[in-house]
Amino acid sequence: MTRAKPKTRIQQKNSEAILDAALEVFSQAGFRGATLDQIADRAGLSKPNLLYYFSSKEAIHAELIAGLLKVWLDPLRALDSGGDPVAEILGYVRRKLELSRDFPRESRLFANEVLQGAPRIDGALQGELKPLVDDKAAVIAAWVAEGRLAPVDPYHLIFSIWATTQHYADFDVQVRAVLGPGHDPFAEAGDFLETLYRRMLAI
Amino acid sequence: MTRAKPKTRIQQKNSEAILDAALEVFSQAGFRGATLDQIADRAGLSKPNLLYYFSSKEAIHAELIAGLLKVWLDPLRALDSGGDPVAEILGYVRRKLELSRDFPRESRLFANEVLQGAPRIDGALQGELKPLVDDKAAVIAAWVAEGRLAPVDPYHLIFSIWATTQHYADFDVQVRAVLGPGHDPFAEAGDFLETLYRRMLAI
DNA sequence: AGTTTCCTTGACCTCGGGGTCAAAATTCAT
DNA sequence: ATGAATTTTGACCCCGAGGTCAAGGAAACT
Repeated sequence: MTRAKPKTRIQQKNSEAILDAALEVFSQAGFRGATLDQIADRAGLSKPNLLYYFSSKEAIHAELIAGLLKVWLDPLRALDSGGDPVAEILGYVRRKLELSRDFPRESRLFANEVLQGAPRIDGALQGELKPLVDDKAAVIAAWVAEGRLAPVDPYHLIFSIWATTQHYADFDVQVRAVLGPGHDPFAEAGDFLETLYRRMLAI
Repeated sequence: MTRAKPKTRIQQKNSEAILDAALEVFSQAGFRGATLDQIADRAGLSKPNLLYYFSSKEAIHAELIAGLLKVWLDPLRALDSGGDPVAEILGYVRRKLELSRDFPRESRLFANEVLQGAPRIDGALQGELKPLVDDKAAVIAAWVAEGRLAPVDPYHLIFSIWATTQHYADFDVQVRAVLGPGHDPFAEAGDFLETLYRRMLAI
């Protein structure tokens, strides 16, 4: 298990350094590809010292994943059934894209995990993600039924938003290789996606 | 280097078995996560026997990647500047989605690679992918200029097609977890994406 | 059949990586 | 200042994984 809440200043500081380093390494190499030595290095600690703060490699990973899910789902939670349908969905797209821009490591960590069959987060997908998506899909379906949105499958709409926004974090090197220098992928993506979903959803 | 073209029946058979097994394992575990023992097991060979056919783990991976790129880019190559703009792009979407459905392991292999910074295919991205995309982006831009497509950034249009179609292969477990049983993700995705891009691109 | 070439394997080598431990260094409380 | 608690480290253990090698078994050719 992970140790209890950090109490001392040193624990606070080192735990944070470890988690940050681990995020960097895990997101770039995947769970098996990451090594404790790399993480310890990046955190500026010796390996045994690192294991003084976290009992195992799995424990570090688990803590990262746990912290991740909350942040990751917040933008969808914020989708408000009382708001204007198109504006709400465009707002969701914008927030999700900002997340990709500001937290690409978290996005890649998640992608790595799901790509490999989600062995460590399968429970969370069923237990947290699905109910939330069901809830918001119902909201969107209601908007469609009321004629306030163009007809659309709400689940696949949400999938497409995930796909298009996370793409800019997860496939960053590819995007930049194709665009070449002198581009701001996220800024351009913001415009493009707003157009895409506006045309898709407008009545 | 990889050995020359297989000549004998046995070489043919075993090379194929190895590459198929390796595709399975690499796509599910990533390069570092995959082990030669796993691959040998799946291929029904001993590890030394496997290394009789391929000189190293890297060699197997390199051969897979090389074979992948061609298949992966073919649908985009087929985009015909002489055809009807919307139909051409919808056709590209359809072919790309079929690729995700029929070759999900290849999709995940590619995703794993790019996610981890494309260390082994950086050259191919610059040397093969970019020129092709530049070419097709120019075609799309011309269609827009002629007023035969709604105004759109061709590069980000292509990115969004990659993202939305590959999502169903790469994030398969997530898609299925959210949809629950009794769904055919790819069939539904086909309908959804056709609607999405039709509304996006129609004049 | 005999021989050459190809295929397969068991045993082995090495090293990287997760994890342990006891002792040293440091911090903290009084 | 001094003893207790916390933090840090060097040395070590062990296993899994990539890769080698020499020799045994099959095909194939004549």
